[in-house]
Amino acid sequence: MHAVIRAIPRGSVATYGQVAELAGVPGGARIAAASLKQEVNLPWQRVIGKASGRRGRIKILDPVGAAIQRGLLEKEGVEVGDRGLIDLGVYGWLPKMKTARRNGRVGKTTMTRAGSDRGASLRRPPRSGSKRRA
DNA sequence: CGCGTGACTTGTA
DNA sequence: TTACAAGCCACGC
Repeated sequence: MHAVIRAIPRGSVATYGQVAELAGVPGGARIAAASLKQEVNLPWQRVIGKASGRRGRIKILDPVGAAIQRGLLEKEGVEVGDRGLIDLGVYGWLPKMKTARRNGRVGKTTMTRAGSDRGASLRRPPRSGSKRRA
């Protein structure tokens, strides 16, 4: 796990799920996060959450930690949005996949749902009109 | 149609 | 049991 994280090249970022899978723990995104929290000396800054398609989103709840991470990433040359959005299609770490064209979309053929969290299976009751709010 | 945020679900510590 | 450095999905813009 740590080896995988440390393998992330400077200027690139990876999602917790991706790191976890590469470490041999599918769906172990939370495990990866926990490991990063426990072990220091790791470039946890390069490990981010995930949003839509090729966009990464900092899921860090701690505003201070998130700010630090953002600063470090920017220093490495990674563009971080104000909301913590990072373009994985450009800065996303591409381990062994050779066919993946960073210049566009990530070759999901090799990755195939790195996250695979069942997060969304039986949710979303008929919310009348608005998406949230009751 | 594409990107972004919001909200729900799951797992570990 | 609760909290969290996550993830997916659906809706909004």
